[in-house]
Amino acid sequence: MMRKGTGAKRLDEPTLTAADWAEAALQLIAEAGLGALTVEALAGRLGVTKGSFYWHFKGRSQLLAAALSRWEQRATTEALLGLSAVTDVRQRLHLMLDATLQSPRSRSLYAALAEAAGDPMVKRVLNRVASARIEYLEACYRELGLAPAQAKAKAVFVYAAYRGLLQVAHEAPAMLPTDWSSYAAVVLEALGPVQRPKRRPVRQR
Amino acid sequence: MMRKGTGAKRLDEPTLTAADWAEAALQLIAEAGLGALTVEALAGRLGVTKGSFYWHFKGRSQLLAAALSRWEQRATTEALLGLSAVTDVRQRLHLMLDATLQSPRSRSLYAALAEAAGDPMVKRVLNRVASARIEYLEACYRELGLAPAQAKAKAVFVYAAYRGLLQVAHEAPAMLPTDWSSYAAVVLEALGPVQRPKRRPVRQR
DNA sequence: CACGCTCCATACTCTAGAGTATGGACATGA
DNA sequence: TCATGTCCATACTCTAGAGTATGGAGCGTG
Repeated sequence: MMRKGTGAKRLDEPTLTAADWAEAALQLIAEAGLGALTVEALAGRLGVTKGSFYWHFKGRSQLLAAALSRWEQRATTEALLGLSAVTDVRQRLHLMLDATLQSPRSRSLYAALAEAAGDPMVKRVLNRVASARIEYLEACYRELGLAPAQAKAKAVFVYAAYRGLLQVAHEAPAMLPTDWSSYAAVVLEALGPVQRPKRRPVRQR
Repeated sequence: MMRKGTGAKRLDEPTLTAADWAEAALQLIAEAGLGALTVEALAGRLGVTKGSFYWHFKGRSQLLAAALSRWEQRATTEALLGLSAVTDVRQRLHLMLDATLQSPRSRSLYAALAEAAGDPMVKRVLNRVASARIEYLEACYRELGLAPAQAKAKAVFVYAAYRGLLQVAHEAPAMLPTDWSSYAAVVLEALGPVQRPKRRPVRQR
């Protein structure tokens, strides 16, 4: 039995791994959509052929599953982890909306996957990601002292606004306002005067 | 040269027309996505075969163009036409959001097309539809007395909220609030206290 | 050195679906 | 009636892309 470890086959080529394929798949999806995710196209991009692919994966769907799993991880736990560092809840929300227009890479990946929601596997992942984010927002608003129903409604509304802006940026980028300060003002006004976080979050239920 | 008119071929069969194919295409897209729009599948649904199709259309893309053209018409001019009857602008906005959750058919068509935005032709249509709607909203807010930048920003925001809710309803329907009255309250609060419409809209055309 | 394992190339097969070629049924007008 | 145009069926071709079969180059270990 051999150890793979850092074993290099051809001197310096690090030898492709399943993770490499999955990562390349995500990149290809972000650039050209799920429809462009072809085994041969991906192989060509990695400088190899199909033969290599079918050694690492059982088939195309398995690759897609691996790639989606990676993305889901980043889109939920990791993303929310970064936000947890921010103590002020309202600033947290502000950062989320900021993220809409930042990081074009992750944004385009989300958009590309939304385009591919016809695929059942993709749809399930999108469902989980959206659910996780809405629940997170809901928890934030609960922490701000909103009643359950209000927290839920506001969470959905805010996420919808976020998600919709992402969609508009993709469907009609030319319509995006040039004056972002006005937009920020509108958003802040819409988020409205929310009670400052209670010093002592109470379960008001 | 013959008149087609109401000519029936086999007694009662009304003879398919290009419009029939386009309409059936929209229906198929709404039900199963653009990926399911296959010439043979569509032919089977209409009870005929490919031979018929290629008599009416030059090819698949031409069919898609016809179908999209129909949808675009309904999604813009016709939809906005119905709203123009409502004089109160705020109520108009309310109706738009209401429409989000009504008419599951048109909603699923929008969603299905959004899924297919990878197709350049679909993308152009979505762009025009989104643009038209945002511009309409912008005009509404101008009419309410908002400054251009504010009107634009608010229009984008409202449309994003609308579009995002549509998306959430598709990606994670289970997350939609059960208590819609709370949601309506949140939305109305977010739309905020807007100046009442001027008695005399400056340029009412 | 020979052997085995890993990773990949080459060269197939197989299927779905677009598009084509052609003929046939039927209706209408002359 | 027969000629013409409409609408459709049948039977193809052609291509992209998934999946398979098999061999081979390189590196490790005995």
